Amino acid sequence: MNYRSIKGTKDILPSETPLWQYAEQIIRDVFRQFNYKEIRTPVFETTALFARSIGELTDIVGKEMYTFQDRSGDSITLRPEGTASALRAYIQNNLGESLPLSKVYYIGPMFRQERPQAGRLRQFHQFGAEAIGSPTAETDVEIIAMTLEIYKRLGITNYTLQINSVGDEECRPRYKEVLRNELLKIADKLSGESQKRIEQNPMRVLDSKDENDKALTAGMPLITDYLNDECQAHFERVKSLLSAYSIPFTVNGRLVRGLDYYTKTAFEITSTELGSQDALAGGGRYDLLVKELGGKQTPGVGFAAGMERLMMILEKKGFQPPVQRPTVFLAAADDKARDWVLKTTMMLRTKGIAAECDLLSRSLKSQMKEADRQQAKYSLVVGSMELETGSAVLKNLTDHSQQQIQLGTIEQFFTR
RNA sequence: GUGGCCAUAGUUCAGUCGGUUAGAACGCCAGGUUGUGGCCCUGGAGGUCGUGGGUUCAAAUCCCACUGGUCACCCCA
Repeated sequence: MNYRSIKGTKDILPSETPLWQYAEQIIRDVFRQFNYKEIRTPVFETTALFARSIGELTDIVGKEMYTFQDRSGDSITLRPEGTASALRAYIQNNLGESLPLSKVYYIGPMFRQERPQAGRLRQFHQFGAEAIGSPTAETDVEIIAMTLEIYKRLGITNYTLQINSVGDEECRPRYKEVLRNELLKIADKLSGESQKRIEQNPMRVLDSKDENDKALTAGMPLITDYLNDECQAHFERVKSLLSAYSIPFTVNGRLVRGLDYYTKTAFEITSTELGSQDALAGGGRYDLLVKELGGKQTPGVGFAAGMERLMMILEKKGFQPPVQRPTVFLAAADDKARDWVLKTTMMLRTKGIAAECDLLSRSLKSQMKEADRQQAKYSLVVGSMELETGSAVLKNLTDHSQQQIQLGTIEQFFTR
């Protein structure tokens, strides 16, 4: 019997974690500098939370969630995204009562049962942020600028920012009606998928990648032509702020996100470095969601980004993260010195020095090879002779220089 | 959920028209005159050829099913 990780899940191995940790550090740095604080929520929630927020008719809720009954019969779902949980926590803990604007971020695993593919796993990792309590376009742009800053710091430049406004509860229904009527005229020529969407979610038809659909809908009215004054003003403000901050973007009037809760601003960042799963990050405003989930009417805006897709680009670029290496490797030249080496290695560690020694009773040559493989900065060879004289040769494994040091002062050498 | 391609040492891959003890490189282990790594040299360990069935005197090789991987559709991070 051989056990394997579940289809679509992956081990992140010791050889890969340095790159993850490096990226995570930069992500956290940027969040901190933009003054977003981390929130950690459970990875599972009651199923209704996701159904209500993401939308019953979305693909995510309809066919991708890991939903099961626990032993007491409650319907539980592994979170497919982070916003719903963050807002649930915001409401449950009354975060809005003590602060007018809550700026939070998260980073962790998400779960969707899709067919695995390049850049698409069943357990994957997202980082994202939410600014809950602000209706302003300035906040939208802060979220977008922060997202881009992360990629910029990681040396990623090959991306495109697309933005759109999907309107609000007043102007979107009006537009949907107009679009639906237009689509019905050519319904029989559209792809099957698109035909199904005309009634439930006509805007998604415009986002279809089917070439025939694209051609048929080429001249259709866009949401951006039907925005009411408020949404229009908000959208204009977002665009002018982006320009003011020298952030390049393209307006895509057909951009619709796969989650139903967005209002006004929606955006997506894609990269040509990825395969067909080219979305690096996406987000937008959700002014109705907090109320929808049982809180007070509270506007908000946020984004989510995929860790694995970020990793794919960093790996492709051949980015080398700093590796974890011992400061010193203590080698025992003979069996009489092994006890001293073990004891001293332990002592150095308790003083905050990364020290390593051989645990496999290996030959001196093997120990030196190990020191080299571990990329230790120094090696110290100690045998009976050194124990007697109280001094040994400390070798710098990078520049190959050597020096004689007193065994009693070894700790000071590394702590000064 | 649908389709294409793929599955041989730890890893990346060879393996002829089906033919006898399945190879290479890298990695790993041990040595290279009795106490110093990286390069080099020598030797060694390591594979029920994804699983199950079928065809055949004979299957890593041909056929089928299953499982897994991968890429695309779809969807999205």
